[in-house]
Amino acid sequence: MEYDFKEIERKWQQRWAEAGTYHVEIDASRPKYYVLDMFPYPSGAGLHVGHPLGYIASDIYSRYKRQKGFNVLHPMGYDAFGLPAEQYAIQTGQHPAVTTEQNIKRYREQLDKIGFSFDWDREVRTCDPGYYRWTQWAFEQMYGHYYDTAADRAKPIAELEAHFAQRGTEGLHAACGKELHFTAAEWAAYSDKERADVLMNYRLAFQADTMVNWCEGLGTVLANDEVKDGLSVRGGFPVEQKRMRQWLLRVTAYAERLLQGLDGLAWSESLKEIQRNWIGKSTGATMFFPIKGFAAAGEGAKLLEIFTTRADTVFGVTFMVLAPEHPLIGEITAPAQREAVEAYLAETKKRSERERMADTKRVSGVFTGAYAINPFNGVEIPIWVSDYVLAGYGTGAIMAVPAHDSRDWAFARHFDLPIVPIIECDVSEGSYDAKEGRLINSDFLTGLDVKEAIPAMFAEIERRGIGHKKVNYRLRDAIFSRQRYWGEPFPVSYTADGIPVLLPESELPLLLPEVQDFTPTADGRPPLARVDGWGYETSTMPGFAGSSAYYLRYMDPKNDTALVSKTANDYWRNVDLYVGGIEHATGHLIYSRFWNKFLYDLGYVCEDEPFQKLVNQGMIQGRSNFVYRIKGTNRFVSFNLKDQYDTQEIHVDVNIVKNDVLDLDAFRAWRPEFKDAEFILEPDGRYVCGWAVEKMSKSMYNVVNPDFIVDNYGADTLRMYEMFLGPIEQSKPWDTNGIDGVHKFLKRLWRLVENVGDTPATDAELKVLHKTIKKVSDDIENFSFNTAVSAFMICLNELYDSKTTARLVLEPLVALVAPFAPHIAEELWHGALGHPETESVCDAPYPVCDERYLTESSFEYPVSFNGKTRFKRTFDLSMTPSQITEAIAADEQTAKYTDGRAIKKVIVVPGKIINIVC
RNA sequence: GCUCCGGUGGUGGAAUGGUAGACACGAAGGACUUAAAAUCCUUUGGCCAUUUUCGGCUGUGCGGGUUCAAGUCCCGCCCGGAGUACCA
Repeated sequence: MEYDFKEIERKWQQRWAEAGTYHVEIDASRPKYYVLDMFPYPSGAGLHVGHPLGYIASDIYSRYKRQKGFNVLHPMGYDAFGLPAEQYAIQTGQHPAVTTEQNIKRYREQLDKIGFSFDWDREVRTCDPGYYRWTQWAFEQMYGHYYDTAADRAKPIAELEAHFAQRGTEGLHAACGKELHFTAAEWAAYSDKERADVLMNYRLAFQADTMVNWCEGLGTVLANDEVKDGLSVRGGFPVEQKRMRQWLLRVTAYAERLLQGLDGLAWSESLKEIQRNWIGKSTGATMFFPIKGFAAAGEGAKLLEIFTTRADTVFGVTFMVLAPEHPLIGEITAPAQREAVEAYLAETKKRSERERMADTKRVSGVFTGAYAINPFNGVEIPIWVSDYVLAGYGTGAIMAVPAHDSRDWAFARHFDLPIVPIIECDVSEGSYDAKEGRLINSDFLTGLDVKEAIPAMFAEIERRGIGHKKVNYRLRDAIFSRQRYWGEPFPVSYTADGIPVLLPESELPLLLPEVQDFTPTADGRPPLARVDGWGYETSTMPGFAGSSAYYLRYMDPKNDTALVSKTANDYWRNVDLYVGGIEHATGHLIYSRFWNKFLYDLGYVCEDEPFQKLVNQGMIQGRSNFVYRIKGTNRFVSFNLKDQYDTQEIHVDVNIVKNDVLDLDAFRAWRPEFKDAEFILEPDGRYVCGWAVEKMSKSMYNVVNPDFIVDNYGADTLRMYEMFLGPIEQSKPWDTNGIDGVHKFLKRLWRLVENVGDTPATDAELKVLHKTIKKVSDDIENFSFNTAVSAFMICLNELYDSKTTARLVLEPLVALVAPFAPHIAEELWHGALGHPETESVCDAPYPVCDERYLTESSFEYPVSFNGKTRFKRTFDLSMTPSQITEAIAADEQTAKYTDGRAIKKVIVVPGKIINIVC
């Protein structure tokens, strides 16, 4: 019987669905394992062949773990709120809910064809009210909590109020927007509005006036990770800075824990590094510089506060720089400089964020006419204003040390300011930024190494009371409002004077109302403002809201009294393996960790980190094919002959090209203008196409649909081929050439197992089998699926040669291959191998490697002289190195190859190699 | 600019410091077939031998180094990709 993949795959996909083969429940008798894929945003374009790559890898791992005896949770769902559906709605008038539903249906059909072991009973959709109820709930919890920096966890806002009532801000340890100081008496005297404003400064979900990334093209605010190069990630529209009142999440309160938590995670170093950089911890000191002409202490005192990580360089400070937005500028600017400063401020205001980013090398600035006084030596230091200092980081002011900071150096050079080195070095061509060397001209620090000087200086600053040690993070609070329709509504209304009022938890979810028009209102308010009688917040939550806790919901997806029950959470705990793209490094993967830690603080989840191990699958690029048209004609010349003509390169649909050879008839039928195409062929009569690696996109005609592969080769071939393509983490072009090799493997496997009998297995066959078990198991554990597939091929080549029919060999082989090619394995398991229908191969015990077959009794050693292989000899493995040495010395070949030179040394690595040094 | 990751045949890619190029594609030749498909066999890094294919040289971006032995480790370059962007 032939390998009829179509029939086999149809049959088993249907039976798995009917039998609920992949349904999982809590089972205390077995250890759990949670394998999660990043759920997709269901776009209108459907899946291309690159999308399932990670899903296939995780599915193989899930099936492997299941066969190993784990109770595996492997769910799937949809990240269904988002901008594209809404943009589409604006263009076509189709409601996002309708297109989203259609897209999900299409996704599901495509996914189902690939034979995944998802438990679809646990499907979640972020746009489902039963789901977003818990997104809104979490928001309300964040609103109701603040972060206690002493206890290092979130606490109810009521505790904060109690503290204020008792002691004001005295002895307070709380993460906040700005430092506030008031007494208990003052608190008692505050109005409701004033108290609400004070509390807002501490809530973990809070409102604030903040500079936001405003995207006019999308009509909404975007988070930092949704903006790249000054353009929106979705749509590529320009983004500008604008001051707006927004909801935010106080992610910064968790900065240190987000950073520390990385250490214990089995994530790739590069991913951790991206998160570390994004959090951007820097340890330094804030220091106060007196300003000439202003009091340094007492009533009306003016001090310039700066942040620096290089306090040791304070004797090299030759000027100070303020950000153009710095509040002190107006007060300290000397009358003579006022005009110039104002002109500069006006000019920088005009320059957009994009322009500032575009020419970071341009040096600009203006002198204020004011001077700061170096608290260590009393030297007067001119204060400048420049846009290379950012208002949003540190204190918006720096002490400039041009000798040891490249930006300060460039500034000093441009404005001809002095450059004073305090470490022995040459600063004529550039600054010396390295944190090493011995200090000079630095008073009490002179002679110290930089590494000693930094802590010494911190101590001195604190001793003199002119500043203190301080840790700064680059991480910003996450802006949580979007001026859009297709997202979770905020369950918040406002009193007449603007105090937020939460919808009681019992009344959640607050349903997203229907609208007809998805565009902003004429006065620029979000679409929800169009809804009559909508008494709630009109912005909606961002995309990351719904994806921040979905992994918890899968544990208990139908629970309508809690996000996840304690029982379910105690059993499933957190995600053991998370597979997805690295593009979420600074978005979803930060927000989820924050969200989880918050819920952990409140006792709703039992693990501090959501994703224990994380694998980033690479992106699959397109491999485009080209034909070469002779300019101005309808004649096409083959690749190797194209240089003889004046040609034009045209993308051709990769689906009508096989192994770079064009299907001429298919080409003529492809598009009407090629109906009468003529071809200049290679001498062997073929038309060869050129190729290039590009992004997979419709316009390049290089999109390969997984359905097409499944129809022509089967899901098992697709699964194995995607794995065979290369290391999972690596980005690589899709190339359908080569798929025949994997398909051939499955056909041979079919033919071999079909003839299974109860014949005995030879030692050689068992050896091959057990080596393969070992190799494949190790490879799966290491996520090296490409080499695992190779191991299968090597194994089959050998078994095929020996025409094995032994059940003892073939049955374990089928169980071993089942995670990769579940359909064929299932069919063989029941058909040729005769297992009853009730025993799915999914639960076949994973084959155990018998170590006895792995050991060798003898080994063919290559014998080398001075590193070059000269001959091979077989030695007994039980021989000791010295016995081997003796044997070699006695060998007549040895004499021949040494040319009479004496043997100095014989190096024997058991099982590997022998090298003779002459 | 900084950080990280890479650079191996015509192609995708294998190689705990130990016979580089596994496995697969493609290509060439052959068997079977009326023919095609399918299947199977042989060859396939380069150069040079070939008076018996079971031999020689060379070879993992470039230049050095460590080692009996380097694709692998160290130093310095070159090239490509990703992240980040005035973060003090």
